[in-house]
Amino acid sequence: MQPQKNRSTSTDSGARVTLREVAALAGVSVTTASRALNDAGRMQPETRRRVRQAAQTLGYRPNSIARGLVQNRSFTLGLLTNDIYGRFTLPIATGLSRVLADRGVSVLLSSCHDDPRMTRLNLEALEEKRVDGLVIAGRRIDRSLPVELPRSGLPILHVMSAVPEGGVGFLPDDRGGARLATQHLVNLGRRRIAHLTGPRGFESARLRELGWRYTLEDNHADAWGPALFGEWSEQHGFEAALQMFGADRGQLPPDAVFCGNDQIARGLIDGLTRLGVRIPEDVAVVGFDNWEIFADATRPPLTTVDMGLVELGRRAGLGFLNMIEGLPVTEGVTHTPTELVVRASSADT
Amino acid sequence: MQPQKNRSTSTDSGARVTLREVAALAGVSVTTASRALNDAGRMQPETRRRVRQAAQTLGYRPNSIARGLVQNRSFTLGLLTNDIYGRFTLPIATGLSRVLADRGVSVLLSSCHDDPRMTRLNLEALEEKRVDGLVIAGRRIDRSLPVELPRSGLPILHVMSAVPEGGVGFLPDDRGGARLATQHLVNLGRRRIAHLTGPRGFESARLRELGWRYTLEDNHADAWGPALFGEWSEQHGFEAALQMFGADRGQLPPDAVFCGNDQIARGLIDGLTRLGVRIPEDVAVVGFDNWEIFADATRPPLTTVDMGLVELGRRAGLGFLNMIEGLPVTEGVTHTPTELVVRASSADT
DNA sequence: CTGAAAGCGCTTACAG
DNA sequence: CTGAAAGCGCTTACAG
Repeated sequence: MQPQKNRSTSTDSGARVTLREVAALAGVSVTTASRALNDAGRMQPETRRRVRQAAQTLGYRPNSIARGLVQNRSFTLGLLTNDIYGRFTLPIATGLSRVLADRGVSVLLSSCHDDPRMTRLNLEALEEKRVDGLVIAGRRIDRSLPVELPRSGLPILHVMSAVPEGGVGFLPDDRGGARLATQHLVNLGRRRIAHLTGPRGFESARLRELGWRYTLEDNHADAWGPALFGEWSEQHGFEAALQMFGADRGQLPPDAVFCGNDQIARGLIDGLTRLGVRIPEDVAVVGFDNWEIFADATRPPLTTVDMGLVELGRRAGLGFLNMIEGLPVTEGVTHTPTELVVRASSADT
Repeated sequence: MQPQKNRSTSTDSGARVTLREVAALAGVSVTTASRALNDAGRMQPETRRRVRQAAQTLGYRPNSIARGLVQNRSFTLGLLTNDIYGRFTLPIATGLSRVLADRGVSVLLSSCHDDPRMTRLNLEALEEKRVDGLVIAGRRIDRSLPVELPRSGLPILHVMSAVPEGGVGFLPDDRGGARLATQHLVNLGRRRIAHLTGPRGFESARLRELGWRYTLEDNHADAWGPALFGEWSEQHGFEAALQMFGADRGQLPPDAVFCGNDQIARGLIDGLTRLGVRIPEDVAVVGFDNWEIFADATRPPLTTVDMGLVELGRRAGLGFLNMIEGLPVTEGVTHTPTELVVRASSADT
């Protein structure tokens, strides 16, 4: 008779069913219905069962807005980012969601493009939505977003960006990642390990350089020259290939290069290939980022350090949950682990 | 005396100020205060001014949760996506935000990774949050996400994914983009224009091929052979270079190649360069996507079609606003315009 | 033009 | 163990 009514059981057209209707069907008060569904208080198991059953039958879905009003929460986390391409932010958001979803918390995405006006607008919107907390996500660990932080008391986490004095933040362990990469090359028996990376002005470049240098020291190995800082670009890698292998430099060329990111590694590999240098036989190459679009496209595929951004997001999510529950949370910066992904560019030869 | 009180004027610590306090300070009722701030009803300008002033003074920020409860809205749009890297989704989200921000609507990001269980969980969370609408964003235009759509009445928009019967969706104009690219090459005087693209199973590959073919027909020009379908990979482009230029094929090689995406174009250019073919002198190359990480890295930089995803997001956002206001909205698929970005790989020679 | 009152859908002391 | 009542912070008919 009403064809639009007998749709799927889980989706009913028209007005939403309320707790009051569930209570009516179960023959209890709204109070009891609420408690039954929230596992709160003592209660006859049978009553609880009946309420659950009623909710199920009606396809009840609690209105988190109403709940939010009384609990003064929105079950929502604001993610403010200036990462336009989402290269860093999306994996982090994935990690966040993964721990927050079970707790009913969703992520409000706010992308501010480094525009102060837009940032302020976005922040106001997040405030009006009464987000339960804020994650500020950047693209580099030594810069902060142009944000005037909102009222105190709101949990705020910084990821992939500078962490202000007294704040709490999560950053990938750049130095540790560089150590993994370098140690891997040492273990392969390489003895002339060069480092080719981004601008010295980037803290992550400096940290990776430190990891490389210290690991060599730990192994009583010499570095192949000083690190070559430059652009985070293929071009930089490409030109470095010529520089390292092209002319006669009166010194043996490196037998391994640890690159500060995958783009540089890609350029290097292209340059080496053009020079007829074999990878990994003559030179092993390791990158940083595990950006698959690059790591899989190089010939041979690229060994590289994965920053573990999903895991970083998970940690941040757990930190957030602790903060909103008033549990202690590690102040300052927490460095989350990186992982070496071994591919053919550093195969054992 | 209370150093923590005299912080910035826009941020006050502690409990939020409510409309009631604003009303009190302005010496009006809550009703009037509400109307004053919402520009609703007739009102003595002076009263309105006073209320505004009071709100300003107190740093009042309306609680959108309370408002949502009475208006049965959340001022929130759910963005459900299976695009893990966010390559398509992030620009779309940017476009969405750009039109929605002014209307106080924020975007709830829900990334479901093609996992039906996760998708259902995410969808439930969005339902409980009472999103005002849903944007379902995919990675390819001929597939739909594994979603069981929620209750009718909720505005739903499909972008970058299959649009179900009777639904409303926004897709980039693949065919139009291919036409732009091909016409550009024709206008440059190229007469042997090849097409190198992704798998035939992808509708976007088929549409781009059509755009190429029809444009040649319109110009009474012959195609250089049939389109070469293959992977969406650099590898495919690289190998095609050898195929087209390597062996003696008893036919002139193409003087232009329109590639189905930037990765293929990148591979092709690498292959051609290795063969000593000059770009653009011997062959002009055009890509598709305007993925800058590729388009700027090729030597020379790549002319390519930009899908206009930010604009697509804007259109979808406007469609959503119309839907929630009960205004008419174009049913079926709307194709949004693409744009040719000319760089050196197709420079006039 | 302005205000008192009801109500949105929940949760949560407070009684019984 | 269960329920009646108050209240979260707004908006919105309805009166004046």
